[in-house]
Formats: sequence, C-alpha cells, structure tokens
Amino acid sequence: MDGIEGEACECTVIHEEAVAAARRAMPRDETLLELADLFKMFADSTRVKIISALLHRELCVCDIAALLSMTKSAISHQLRLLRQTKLVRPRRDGKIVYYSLDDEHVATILAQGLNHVTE
Amino acid sequence: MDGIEGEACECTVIHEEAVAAARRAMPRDETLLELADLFKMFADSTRVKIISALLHRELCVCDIAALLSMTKSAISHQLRLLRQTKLVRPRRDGKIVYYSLDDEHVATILAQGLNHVTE
DNA sequence: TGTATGATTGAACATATATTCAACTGAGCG
DNA sequence: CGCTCAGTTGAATATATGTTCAATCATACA
Repeated sequence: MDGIEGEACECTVIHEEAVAAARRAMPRDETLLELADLFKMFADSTRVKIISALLHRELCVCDIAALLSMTKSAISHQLRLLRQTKLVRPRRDGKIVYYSLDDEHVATILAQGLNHVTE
Repeated sequence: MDGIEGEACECTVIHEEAVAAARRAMPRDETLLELADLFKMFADSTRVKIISALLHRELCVCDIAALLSMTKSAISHQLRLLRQTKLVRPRRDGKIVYYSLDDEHVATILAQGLNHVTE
C-alpha cells in the first residue's frame, strides 16, 4: 500500500523490504548532507595538505603559502572554508595569524583515509 | 641557504624551521592527491547516501534509485565512480546487478565522519 | 600620522562535476 | 528471433568550486 515515496524511478522495485530496511537504518537526510559537507573539506588536495601540515604544529598563513608554493590569497580562501567548518582555528599575534586544527576528530579522519590509501 | 622551493609567496617566511619540519613530516604529494580523491567520493550527498544504504546489505541499482528517488542513470553514474575507486563491488545475477561495499575501511571512514557531525 | 606587511575579501575566470536525456548493452523469456 | 527490462554509457547542460587579481583591513613601527 505504501509504495516508494517520491517516485522518480520508472523501474519495478525488486526488493521493497530491503529498501524499507535501508531507509529505516539510514541517518537523517540533513545529517548526510552535513556529512558530505564535512568530507568536502578533505576532498581538495590543497586543503588536505593544509590539514596535514597543521597536524603537528600551528603555522601562519605565510608559512603555509611557502610550504605549498601558493599565494597567501589562495591559502587564505581555503583557510576560510576550513574555519567555517570548524576544522581549523585562528590565533592572532600582532600582524600574524596562526592556524591550528580545531578538533581532535580532524586528525582521526585524516588518519583513517591515509590508512586506506597507503594500506 | 636552501630557501623555500617553488617560490610563489611574496612574503617573508616567518618560521623557516616550522615549515621545514612540516615538510619533512608530510606524506608524499602523490599520497595526498590520492587521499583527496578518496575523500571526494564521500563529498557528495548522493554518494554518501549510497554508501550509507549499502552499510547493512547489498542493493540493486533499482533499489537505490527508488530509495533516493533518483533515476537509475544518475545512480549508475555515481556507482561507476565508487566502483573505480574500489569502494563498492558489483555482483551480477541475471539482469540484476547488486552492489555492496568493497572495503571494510569504507564503513570506518563513514563512521568517523558521522561521529564528528553528530558529536 | 604615514608607511609597511600579514592577512582577508570580492569579483572574475577557468575548471570540475552532478544530473539529464537518449541511445545502447546484456540477460531472460515468449 | 523479437520483446522486455535492468543497467550502462556518452554528450550536453547546469552548477559548484579553486585560483588569480586587485582592493582592502589590521597591526606594528618610525
């Protein structure tokens, strides 16, 4: 009686039970959106390098730019995204802004990915 | 004497030691590229939903399409990406192709992300 | 106050990527 | 064979995203 909500698939669904079970087990849609947004921060090589560089110690924007051979502007744009997602945290000392990882989970997530890549 | 290779930053590098140390500690560039590519697979809501749906049991393309209210074509395109990255694995049974997670790390990475989002 | 420098920002541009649409493949079945 | 249906694929389109460039902000210092 129920049918599959939001019918956008013209095919005969083969396993309604499995689909219903999967739907029940899945996190809320909003949660999965946030999850994708989180992983987006790790999905760019520049940002991954920044995060990787900040694993051990804080660095200023100039340092990161020199390390990655990129302009301060490009780095700053990426740092803004990482800041907005609460992955890095700025600390101002005079003219210099130091960045460090804001969350212990960040290192964990990166490590899990590295573990998979270099398995 | 060394200087920062690939000078693209016009600023005076403040902490050469820190930069040098960070460079030594960082994984190879190629590894970080692969890492970003891996996270890219988790960085789209459709793919995250697919992975999330496959956590508990295998599903056919039709099932996933119905579950997400999307066309088979769109799902198939995403499954191709997930296949190429070795995150899901197809199993053909007659006309139907069932997909399941190909790697135990996939669930771990997703869980870590969820842990951070729903903290 | 005026200058210099680290850092940020907005707009523009180039590129990457997700979905749609139509054509096609492959397997089952009459 | 000829038909049907699950699934795939390529081209096209729309959108998202990363970097550049120029302008600006913020702080130190003469």
